Amino acid sequence: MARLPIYLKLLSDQFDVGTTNISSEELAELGGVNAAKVRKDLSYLGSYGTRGVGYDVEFLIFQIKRELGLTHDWDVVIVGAGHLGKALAGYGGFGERGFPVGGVVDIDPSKIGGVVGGVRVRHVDQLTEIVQTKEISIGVIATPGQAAQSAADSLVAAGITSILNFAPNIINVPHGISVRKVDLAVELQILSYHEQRRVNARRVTKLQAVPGNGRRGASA
Amino acid sequence: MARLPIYLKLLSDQFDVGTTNISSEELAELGGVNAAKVRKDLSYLGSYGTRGVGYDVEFLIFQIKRELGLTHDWDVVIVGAGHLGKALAGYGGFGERGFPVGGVVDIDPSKIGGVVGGVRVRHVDQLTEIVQTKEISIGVIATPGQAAQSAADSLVAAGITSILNFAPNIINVPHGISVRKVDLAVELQILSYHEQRRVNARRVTKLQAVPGNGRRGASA
DNA sequence: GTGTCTTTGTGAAAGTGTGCACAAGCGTCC
DNA sequence: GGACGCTTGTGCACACTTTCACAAAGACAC
Repeated sequence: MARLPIYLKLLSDQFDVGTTNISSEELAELGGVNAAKVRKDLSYLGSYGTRGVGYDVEFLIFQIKRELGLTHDWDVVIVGAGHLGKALAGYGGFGERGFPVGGVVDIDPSKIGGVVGGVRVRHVDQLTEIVQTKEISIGVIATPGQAAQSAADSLVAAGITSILNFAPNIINVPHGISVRKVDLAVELQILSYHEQRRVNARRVTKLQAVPGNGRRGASA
Repeated sequence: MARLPIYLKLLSDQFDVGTTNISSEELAELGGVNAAKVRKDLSYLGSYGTRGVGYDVEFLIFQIKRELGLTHDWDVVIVGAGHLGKALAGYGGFGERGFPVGGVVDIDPSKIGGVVGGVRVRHVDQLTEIVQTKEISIGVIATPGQAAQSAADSLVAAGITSILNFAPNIINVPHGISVRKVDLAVELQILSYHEQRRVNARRVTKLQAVPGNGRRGASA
């Protein structure tokens, strides 16, 4: 379930604040969702709530972590040591949340040997060795679009089973490999769409304000 | 519709390759989705296809761009000049896709004045001035979690109407403001969940292979 | 213990999105 | 100009998700 990480974040925050017990109603409020949905999602983990009381925050955090496989760290390997790769490796947010950068590789010899995010950049040929030595199962693609597919192929060949793809291309992988895609431009374009609707709405309002100005009653 | 940017990307790629005409079937194949869904999505823009022939690639690109508001650039302003803010500003992928970085602000005086991504970092107090001078409507939050809400408040006060939030916190904004959230850790946690299921599946298989080993028939 | 109050867990209803299947329409060939 | 083949646009059914509503169940007071 894709909402478990969100509940985990909310619960962790509450735990840090000292909350020991929380109801589905409160949790729903924090997450901006429906309380029934929260209960359905959590009941999927098992019956860990107490009727009349709510959920034990610490216990629930543990259960969600167990379900998400966050009881131990997962090393990740980043393919591509360009701007984006460096940014991701140096960002620090990965390691803090249980996903330390176990390696960075690139295909460009001029990038090999440099250090990003505390890790030395190695050649993509050494990917299999890195992956097997550190038992890595998650790979991150931070290459330009045209190199994304070959990066994916290398990762799969090295034995990776989950890929986080930042390149603006769709990659083909064998059945059984999990892929998630994050395209920053797509996110901005969706916002742009909302902005454009706002502009259009204003223009329509203006036109309607002038009596007898062409067609009327354009629906939203 | 959140799939329009994806179609746009696919169509642009096809246009670059010299394709002038494309059927919903081909487009669906490229995007890995159902052809009927493609047609339904595109029919939302209007009837721009020709029966028996398909869609004119160039014209369809224009129509999608118009719908998404991509006929002109949208400047964005980034709040937070830390690792992530620098990475985003220096990434370059924004400008290429029609979202140039129009400003970067931070609250930390030691960061003011530095140049990231070709733009000088200014104080968050100047946010309103930057936003109004450059007519910016999209803001990007690249601050640590605890500063996200105050960054959002500043952006709203400055007149921003769309926010892309990279901080791992949920922000509250007035009605009418569009917000999209990208949490890199959440993406990794979802992959981790799949990995964990893989591990569990292997364990179950192993247990089942040993005759008479405890409970049998654990369902997936 | 008994009763009351609170909150969970879940069956059923409502809503949303997806995919099939086919009529309508366009181009092409003869 | 008529028949044929191909592809769109869309009604309809199905599946999945979300929300409502309420019985079941624990906690607490007396």
